[in-house]
Amino acid sequence: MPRPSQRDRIVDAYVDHVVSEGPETVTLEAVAARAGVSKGGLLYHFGSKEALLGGMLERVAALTEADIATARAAAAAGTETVAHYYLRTSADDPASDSDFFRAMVAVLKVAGTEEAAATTARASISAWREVLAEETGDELTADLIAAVGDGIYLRAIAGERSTPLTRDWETTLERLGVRAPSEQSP
Amino acid sequence: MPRPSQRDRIVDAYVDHVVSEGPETVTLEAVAARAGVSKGGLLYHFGSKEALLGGMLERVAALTEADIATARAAAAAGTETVAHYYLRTSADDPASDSDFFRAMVAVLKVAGTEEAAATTARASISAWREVLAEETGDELTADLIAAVGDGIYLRAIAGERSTPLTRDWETTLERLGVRAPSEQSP
DNA sequence: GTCTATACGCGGATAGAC
DNA sequence: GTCTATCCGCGTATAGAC
Repeated sequence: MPRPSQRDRIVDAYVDHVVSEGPETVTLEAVAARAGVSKGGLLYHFGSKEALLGGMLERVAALTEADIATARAAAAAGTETVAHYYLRTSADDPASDSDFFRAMVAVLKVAGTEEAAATTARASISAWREVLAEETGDELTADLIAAVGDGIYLRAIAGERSTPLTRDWETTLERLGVRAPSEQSP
Repeated sequence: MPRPSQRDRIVDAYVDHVVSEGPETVTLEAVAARAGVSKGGLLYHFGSKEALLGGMLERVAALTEADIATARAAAAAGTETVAHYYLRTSADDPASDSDFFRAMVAVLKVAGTEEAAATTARASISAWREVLAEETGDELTADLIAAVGDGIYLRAIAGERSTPLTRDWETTLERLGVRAPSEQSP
């Protein structure tokens, strides 16, 4: 995947619009304008609104996979646990630059309406829960960590900033019995 | 509040439609049909689509208040803690009959687009967190319990059934250090 | 209070020029 | 590959009959 193609920039604009304005106000015209092309230009790349949604879902699936791979690599290197990675990156502000977080919020906002988006969201959530369960070896702990992450996303949908719980995710993990790599025995 | 007025039945229909079909497909015609009236009939009661949304938000605010009062009463009577009440009722299936849960899911689905709905959602979330914090006396525990509830709502939006975490909410509460009233010292 | 009929604007999608 | 022009359907809202 080389640098941003026109398709990528259009998907970017779509995500941006959904996150900031909400899915109901998305029009091909608005997305096109944000991407700096005309409606016709957009429709050359994505033949329909549904195809545009598909482009975003593909991206989220890809970003999920990439993000999990990064977390696993960090865990293998002993830098930080998967749980730490998950909460740290989820704690990002919606207005920040975390591509994955933004795209995921957009997908969740659309998921209320589009079944395909709901499916992608479920897949991403499940994938993370699996990795967390694998690491902790304890289903309940994994579910709790996942729930904390879910809470962050829910608040993002509702337009709320991060809570004490997420600002202080390190304390949260301690409380749940998850230790940082440096505290673990060699 | 007497038995279902026409207004109430229209709001019911609106909530039903949003939960089952999603907010983007909501039309006055569809809601009217579901409520058993015509478009014109609906518009007599709610002068605009926005007014219809307002009706739903009022209901959620009222149900939140009532629900919290019920939980407080149960806690005062020693029947169950607020935390138990919160998780038990949140664990309900979206397809079930919990008015509050259904309405809240509808509001959250709309919250992606309508700022007013997002505000109502935040208010409801905050109110519960406050009550939980008041009971546990520990902000972190309250936040964790609230997060578990949030996770349930997020999954509801994504169309997923309840998780082990919510099926087994009693174990979850034990793990978080919240004991049932019967286990507490008199 | 509830209905039908209608005006009106907007958004998705196509055709075809450049 | 990207644009403009245009068609068409649908959804909101109003007017006014019953």
